[in-house]
Amino acid sequence: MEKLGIKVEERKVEKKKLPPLPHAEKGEVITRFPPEPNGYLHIGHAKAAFVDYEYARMYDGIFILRFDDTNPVNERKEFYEVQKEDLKWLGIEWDKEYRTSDNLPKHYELARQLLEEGNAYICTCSEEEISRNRKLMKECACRNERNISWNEFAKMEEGEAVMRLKGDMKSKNTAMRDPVLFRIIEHPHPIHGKRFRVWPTYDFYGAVEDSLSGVTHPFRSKEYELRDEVYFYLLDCLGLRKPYLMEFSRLEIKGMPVSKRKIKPLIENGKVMGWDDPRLPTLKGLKRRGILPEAIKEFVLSQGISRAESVVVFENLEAVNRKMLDGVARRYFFVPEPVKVVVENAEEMEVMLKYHPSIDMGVRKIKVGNIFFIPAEDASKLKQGDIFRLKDLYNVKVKSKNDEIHGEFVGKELLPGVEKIQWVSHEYVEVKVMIPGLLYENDEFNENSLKIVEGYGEKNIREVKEGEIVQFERFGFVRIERNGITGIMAHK
RNA sequence: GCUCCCGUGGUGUAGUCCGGCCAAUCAUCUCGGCCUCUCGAGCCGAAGACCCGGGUUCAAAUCCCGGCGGGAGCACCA
Repeated sequence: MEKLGIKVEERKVEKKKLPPLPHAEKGEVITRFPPEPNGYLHIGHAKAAFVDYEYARMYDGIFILRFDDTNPVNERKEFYEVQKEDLKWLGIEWDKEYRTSDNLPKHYELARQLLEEGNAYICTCSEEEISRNRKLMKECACRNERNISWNEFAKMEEGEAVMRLKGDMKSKNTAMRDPVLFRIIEHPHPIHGKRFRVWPTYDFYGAVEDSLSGVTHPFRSKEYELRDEVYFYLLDCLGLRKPYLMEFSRLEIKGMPVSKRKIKPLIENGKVMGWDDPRLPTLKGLKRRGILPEAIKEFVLSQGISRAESVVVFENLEAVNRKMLDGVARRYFFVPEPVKVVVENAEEMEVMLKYHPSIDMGVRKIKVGNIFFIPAEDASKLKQGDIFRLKDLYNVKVKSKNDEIHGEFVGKELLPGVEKIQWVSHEYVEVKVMIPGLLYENDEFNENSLKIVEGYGEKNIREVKEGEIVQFERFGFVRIERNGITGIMAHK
């Protein structure tokens, strides 16, 4: 027993967990995911949303979905719904939902307070002047001499004035040099129409909303780091509660653009098919490619919440996805670049093949005669006299080979060391498979990132539901679209 | 340029706050072997890391200083 050196160990597959949250008590944690309703969600949003969601669940807390819709020129009505659908697809459920724009009256109230208490001022300098003075660390006359009230400000024209925090123009942190808190935007809002024209900036509503909504642990990505000081200073001025702010690095994937800023031009220039292009890390794109929401969850949470920036390879997501898919995907035969095989002494029959090698998912029927097709790649390796096996069927000996292969039936029993090749019979359907690759190779746009493989699939592929993910044996996992005519390869 | 953040195997990550239990976790990748009528999955095993240099300490991945490298910000966008 022991001398065989066999150790019997309990192997617990512990679910990957996020590290404990600092200053967190069970039942007391409130988190929030605050997208701007201006586009489709991508895997970077998924990371933020899952971190927020998971921590709320881990501590029996509350998870809020908040739409940061305070720039009317950016927001579009459809995206409120689209983003919610994306979140639902991920399996994320939120306890509360609201729009930041609904709280503008409260924001105005706080703005007046800041003004009255001398913590902010209306500035009529031009954008260039503001920028210049920040560089020179110089205070302007608006801050010290003039004294425009909120009411006057509210009547001014777009671009004429902004409300600024009295920070510290001498601060080493440029974000503290009197950041703009409110500006006038003359543009209808998708929800409120023309009701408001003075809109808060991120520095203002981000801090204020987190505080007022009771959020205890707000997360944001690292590029906001320098604004932390503004965040806390502002809340101090307003006498509001300060949440425990945390930042993590943005998710980066090698060869894939993970940001709206980079994805949008690709779509506009026709470099990709749209927001749901399977080469894109948008949730719509990943879904179309056959990536499961659970896989996205495991993957993004495995990235953790550290500030260390890193570039992950997509294969890591594929690995997670593949393992999840393996147990649920039905198997079919697909023959890329088919080569005809004519088999002598072939029996005409109907065979039953299992949908899954080890899990009982039932069987499918295939009619076979003496005509088959096998992949060109496998055919090219065959020589006259070789024996190969039509997988799950029988063995064939190559009698002659040119454009097609002529062979003969040489038995049903499994022979050791014989190649098993997937095949289709004379009853096949034409199938195209899109194979998404990386959009960038060594920082260069890859014009050939989408390959298309044409081939024959077994007729049963027609029965596959739109959107189902199956495995084409010895080929890869493929999500089926358009009644079996097209597939999109997720990965091997 | 200035300011801030970051630096653990090929890749990602845990550990860093509160130095010792870290001769460093987990996953992926790679390489062997087993299993299997898939090139998938599963199982077993191997290889592989604390950016560099000083300092503090009985003891440093962990604290301090310097260097190097990477990233971000310097918007009336978030």
